[in-house]
Amino acid sequence: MLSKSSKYAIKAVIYLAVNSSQEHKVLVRDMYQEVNVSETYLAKLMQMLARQKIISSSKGRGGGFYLTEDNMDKTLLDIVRAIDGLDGLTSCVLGINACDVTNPCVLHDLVGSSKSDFYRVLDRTSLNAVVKRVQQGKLNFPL
Amino acid sequence: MLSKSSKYAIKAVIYLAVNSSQEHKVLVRDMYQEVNVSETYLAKLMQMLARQKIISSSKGRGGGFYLTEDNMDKTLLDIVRAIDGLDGLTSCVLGINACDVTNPCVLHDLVGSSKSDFYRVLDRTSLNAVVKRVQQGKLNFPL
DNA sequence: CATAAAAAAGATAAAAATATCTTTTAATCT
DNA sequence: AGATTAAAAGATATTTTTATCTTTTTTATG
Repeated sequence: MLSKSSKYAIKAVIYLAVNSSQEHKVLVRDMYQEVNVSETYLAKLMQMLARQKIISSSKGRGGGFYLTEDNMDKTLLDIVRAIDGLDGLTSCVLGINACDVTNPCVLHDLVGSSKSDFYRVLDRTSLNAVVKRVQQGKLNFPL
Repeated sequence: MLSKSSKYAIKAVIYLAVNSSQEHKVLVRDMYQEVNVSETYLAKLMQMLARQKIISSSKGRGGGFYLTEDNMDKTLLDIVRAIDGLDGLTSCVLGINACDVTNPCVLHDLVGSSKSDFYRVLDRTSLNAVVKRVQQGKLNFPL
């Protein structure tokens, strides 16, 4: 469904969404255990996200990762796209190159809608929305 | 979404569903191009499926792969399960071990339903159903 | 029975994804 | 300025997935 890397990234960004701010930056060192991944690998993922402006970072003493208000509008799909690219999201379920809306493959309408439902949920779910759910007690940590 | 192997397997089995019978067995040699995969790799996948009784095979001269009536009741999910195992299907979208119905994770109800929709479609779609669609002209080859 | 045909199985190779280690760059503080 | 802190980047290693090649076993047929 999602690559491990995407899963790590989503979890880490949710962690940031809940625990960070401009004034309170978070170090990879302080969150890799929460995400259940090695420090260095998570650092790589965070760097990718920062480069693509999904999250924010600052170097040096007092630096770390954090989310701006703009970042909080990003969606779970933005994260997945930044980590895995959009190939898996847009391509045919069966991996048929020639398959698209005008020339649908064998299973297109069978499987297509539920597939895109999944991505629609990711696309509609902003970090703000996730945080709101956390505050409502709907989501329990740990990740 | 699905591994390449699962995709190859699904395509090949659909090919069998349409083109084979007890009396008319099909060689890997005669279908690997349709599926767009190498002969030897497809052979491996077919062997896995045969071992798990998703499809039928017979060795020796006049042998090949084919589907019995029983096989035709198998679903697309049976194929995926035989090739990839059921880990990806049953586990939490975010890969959280502790996540299940009683202790749902952050995104469980958010993403869970559309995820399982996808698998529900695979689970509900038997090979018989696929063939019916082919006969109705709803599905066009090639795969 | 010998031969040919075909799946099954085993061993190996290549590619992609995941993970770690080391060095560099940038920022802050004294 | 110098020291320290932390992200960024680069290089390398491991694991998993995908793919190929070779040998073995089974079956049918002449």
